[in-house]
Amino acid sequence: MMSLKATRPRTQAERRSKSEQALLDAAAALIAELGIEQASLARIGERAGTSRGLPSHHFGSKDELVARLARRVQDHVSAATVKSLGDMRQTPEDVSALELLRATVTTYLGLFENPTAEERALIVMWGATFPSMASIDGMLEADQRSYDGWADLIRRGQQEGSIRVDIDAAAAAVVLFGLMRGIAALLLTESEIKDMRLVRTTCDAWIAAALAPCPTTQFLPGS
Amino acid sequence: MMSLKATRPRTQAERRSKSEQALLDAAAALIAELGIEQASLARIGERAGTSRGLPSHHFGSKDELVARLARRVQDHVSAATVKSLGDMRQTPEDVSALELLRATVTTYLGLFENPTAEERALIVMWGATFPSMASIDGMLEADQRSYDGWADLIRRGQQEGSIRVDIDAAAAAVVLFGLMRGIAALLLTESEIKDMRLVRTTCDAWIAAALAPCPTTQFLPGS
Amino acid sequence: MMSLKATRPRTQAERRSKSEQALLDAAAALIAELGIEQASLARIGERAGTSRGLPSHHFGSKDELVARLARRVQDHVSAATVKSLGDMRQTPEDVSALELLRATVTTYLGLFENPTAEERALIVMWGATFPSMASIDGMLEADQRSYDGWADLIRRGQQEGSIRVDIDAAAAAVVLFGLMRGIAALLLTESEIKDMRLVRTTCDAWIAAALAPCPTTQFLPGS
Amino acid sequence: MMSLKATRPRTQAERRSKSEQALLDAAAALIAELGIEQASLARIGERAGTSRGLPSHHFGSKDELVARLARRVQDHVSAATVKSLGDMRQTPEDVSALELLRATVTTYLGLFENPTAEERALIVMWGATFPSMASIDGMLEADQRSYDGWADLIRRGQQEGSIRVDIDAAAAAVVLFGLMRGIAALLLTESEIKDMRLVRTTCDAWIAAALAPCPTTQFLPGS
DNA sequence: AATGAATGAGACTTCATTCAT
DNA sequence: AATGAATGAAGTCTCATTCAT
Repeated sequence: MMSLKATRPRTQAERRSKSEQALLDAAAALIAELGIEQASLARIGERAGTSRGLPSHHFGSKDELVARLARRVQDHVSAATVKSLGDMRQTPEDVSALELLRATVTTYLGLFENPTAEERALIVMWGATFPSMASIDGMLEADQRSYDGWADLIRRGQQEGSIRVDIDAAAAAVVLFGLMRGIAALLLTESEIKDMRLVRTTCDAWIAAALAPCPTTQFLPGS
Repeated sequence: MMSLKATRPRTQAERRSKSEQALLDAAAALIAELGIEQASLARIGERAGTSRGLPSHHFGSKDELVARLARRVQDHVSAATVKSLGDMRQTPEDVSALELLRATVTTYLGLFENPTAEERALIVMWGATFPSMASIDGMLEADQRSYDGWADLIRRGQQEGSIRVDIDAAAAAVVLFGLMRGIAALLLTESEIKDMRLVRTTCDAWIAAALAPCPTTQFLPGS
Repeated sequence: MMSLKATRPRTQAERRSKSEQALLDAAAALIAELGIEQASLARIGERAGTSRGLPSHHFGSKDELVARLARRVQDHVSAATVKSLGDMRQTPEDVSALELLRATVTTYLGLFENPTAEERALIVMWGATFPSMASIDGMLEADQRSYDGWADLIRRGQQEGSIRVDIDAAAAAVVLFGLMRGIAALLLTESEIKDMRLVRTTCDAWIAAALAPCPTTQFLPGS
Repeated sequence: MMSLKATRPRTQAERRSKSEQALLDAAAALIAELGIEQASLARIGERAGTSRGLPSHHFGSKDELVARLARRVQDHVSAATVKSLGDMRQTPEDVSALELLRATVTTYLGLFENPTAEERALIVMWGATFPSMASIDGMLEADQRSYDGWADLIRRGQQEGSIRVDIDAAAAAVVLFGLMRGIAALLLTESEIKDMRLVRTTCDAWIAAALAPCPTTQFLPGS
């Protein structure tokens, strides 16, 4: 009865949107598996259940498709993190900045214990930006926003007293971001080897020890 | 038989080795710039100052060339780290495991403030291993050895008392490795933005706080 | 039946005709710029301010669109020549055939000093007929009619005495037509270089010298 | 005995040169038949008896192949004209500029009575330059050199007295060039219709009448 | 050992056309 | 009548590899 309702999209806009979602899904899956360059447009079209020429036709170019995917993936991962955070705690407002930060990192790494294709694709696309002349539209900008968010959160923690004041917020944000991305990448690369849960809790303890304002360890800057 | 060895300065073996070094140098430079796929064999041969056909002829296939480069790059970076460590301290034996560990991380990150082509190439090749079906011969093995080395060092520190005992050495090794690689990658990606020296010292302090056996923060593993 | 004709200012036929004009205008402009093959139907539809699918829908095929444009362009250029002639002289009947011929050539070349898109398109389409297996419906037929017109005019001049009798009318028509088209093409190709007005008057003098019945040079057919 | 001598090219340079000639020959033939755009690289490779990928590989791009062909064709046509001139007359030095000019035009048009593929291709490539945004490397430059040559020759004739002095050499060169190219194009386009020999002699007479210094026809510049 | 010419598969892209709306 | 989404063929170009020199 109701089961036939969604069989066919009715309007042109629906058709277009449906194709686009299918193409981006297929692209995420193939990029996660094979990397950007091996994920050819023909393969993407095939896996999406459309023609081999549609990806080019729809997005205009592979670069544009990849950029669109990068944005969507960043958004989805952000949203997934926020959602998981929400599931875990009551409201994010009544916790300290440090707790929020730790919970976010833990949640983020949790995503990578059983990553979706999009989450894998995010890391793969990050890896594709390492060559000095490579660039993926939308990746760096989103990362930069992440930095800024982390740095702001750290400063808030320093003001409210939950984070020690003798660290530079910007530098700490870089360290934190590198830590998250680096561990996420390792989890993907050799997932069969590691006890991911233990890695996650270790990482959490690490951050707590490094950022908490306990007046203990004295710094010995290297060199 | 061996008596002829020194008569001619250039034996076939020497010429071969010389070509090989030039080819690997060129490959490292091009991979650092363009990534593995865009670094074509013809371009590598040209940049090496040899012929366009030599890379194929010498290594048999591109995969083999890349694998050889992966091994050489891992060796060189390890050696560079050890050498820098040696320049810094007297002997590595008389320091605590924690100090050695911290110094190694600091030294490693120091390499990436002004990275050579090989150091960039190492990170680029790491990024190329993120797709689930990708693999580069020699990369994972070397990384695994690094893990084991870090884990051993941490255990040694736990035995001698320089590292807290309530952490899992294997998990901590993963966290440490992810931190190093992740930050190194970030430094390459957006080098112009960051105060790298500050990132490095922040990272060092972070490790000290996390591993030192000071009787401080109680852990709250997330979730 | 016909009584409804004037009630609505826009009948279907009118709308159809209006679209058609817009499409042909856009096609002329794009063909003048890019050539026939690079002027894609989608671009034509867009530039016409309609949809990308309309050209196909309206004309059925690209060949048909081009053929329709060819005919329209030939007609428009002929009409423009006649109109300019009319502006210049009183009536075409009271002048000698030679004068009419010279005036026509001069007028024709005058069009190409500031050519419209259609005039450029005419030359471009002429150029597209040079490959031995190429053909554009409507081009050759129209050109043939031009020949015949020139030849008739020349014969008329020979009868009335304004054109020398020792030339073959058909051959002279070919020479005349080649001269006009060739010079028009050169004017388009490198318009910035030449003093077009001087070319035009030189050409006129040339024709006068060649066709006038002055009892002068003995011909030495080459070879 | 001698028949086996030329079976196989021996050196790499010979192989390369032989391939290049075959490719350019095939390109000329296909461009003459189908036009530049329809003469695909794959077809050119096939007709040349090589692989379909060789044209791209050898010349780097289609534009470069076309440019190389343009230069070769211009050179060959110039050489063929000079050679035919030499066959016809004793030496070009002892003739007047007007005679040389007339003989050259006649010779040039003679080529197009039974044109080779290259000669057809030259006209086809000329036609391909008509769109305002089109350009073929090497075409315009060569044409410009032709202009200059004609203009110089005309000036020489004016000095020596074989060409009337009341014409502008540069403008006359344009008219002459347009005449030659335009008639050549018409001969190709509708070869079956015309008596080419008659066209050629008519054209020659025309030039003689227009350029000879006989004090006859008075000019009536139009308008 | 080394060169570089040649191959052929595969990538991206463009486009006329078809089809559902 | 008109739109524009989708298809599939064809085009150019790149590249690892093979082969003759």
